[in-house]
Amino acid sequence: MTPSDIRDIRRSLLRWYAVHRRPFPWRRTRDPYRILLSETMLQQTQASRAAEHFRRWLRRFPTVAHVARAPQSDVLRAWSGLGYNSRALRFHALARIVASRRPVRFPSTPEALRELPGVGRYTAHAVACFAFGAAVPVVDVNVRRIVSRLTRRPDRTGAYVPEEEAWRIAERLLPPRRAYDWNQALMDLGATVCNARRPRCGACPLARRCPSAFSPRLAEPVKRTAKREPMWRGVPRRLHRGRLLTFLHGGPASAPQLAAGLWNDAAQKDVEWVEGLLGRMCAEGLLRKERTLYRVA
DNA sequence: AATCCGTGGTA
DNA sequence: TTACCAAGGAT
Repeated sequence: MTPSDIRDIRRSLLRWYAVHRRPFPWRRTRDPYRILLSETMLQQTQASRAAEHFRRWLRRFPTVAHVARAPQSDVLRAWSGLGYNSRALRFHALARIVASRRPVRFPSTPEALRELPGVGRYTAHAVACFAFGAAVPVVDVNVRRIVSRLTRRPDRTGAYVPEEEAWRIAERLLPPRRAYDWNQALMDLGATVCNARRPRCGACPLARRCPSAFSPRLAEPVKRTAKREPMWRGVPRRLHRGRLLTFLHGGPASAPQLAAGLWNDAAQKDVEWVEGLLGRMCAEGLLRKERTLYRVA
């Protein structure tokens, strides 16, 4: 891509964004707590669903101090419905770290943010940009897909460019003075136009500069995993874990009680399997065991 | 480096 | 119905 290509791409996408941007609540604040909360909720979660929880969460925990002084079980309960519960654990730990600083202040650089639990490369850059105005690129799956299609020949394989290369390309494309809007625009484009399954190249402001536009090659999803996830009685293990946590939000219970809640005809084999699950959830810090009773940690 | 972690929507 | 997908991070 020539400098002229890059200028045109920047202009085209920012113009598109001004018209098509989605009105999310986290786009109306620069408060680091709220930005970090939204980015945590958005990890592997569709924005529309995260938005529903975002408002409710802020009524329950208006500031980082509210999260920090709440018991972990309350934080987990407030998280229910979002999935990937370890995110709630890490966010709680993060809140306690930040709230114990004097003065209470969030780190503002990607390097410092990465030190926090649950904050990886993506989230660190996102918070640095969206809360603190840093001119840094952000690479999530949307951005990676877009830069892959934008820089790859259409006749090549449908695989995305490697992670590291995606960051380099994103860095090159980033307009330093419009970093916030640019990064938000890329993710909006990836979610609503340049999506994984059925890209709408006809509606894309970058189609003119995109070697993959209207190509059936990159229009297909990339790597698919051959491996099936572990099941028990026809249901994925994670779903059982989710149900167990939901049960336990109602109060402590024993393994046989919980197994009976999962299956009316629970056998000894099932109870043993549930024990194994509960043990692992204890090890992860989700649950605590007292004698025979399990409870939300 | 491959695998694990929830849930709801969609084709 | 099945399989895939969605603003990742930790191990």
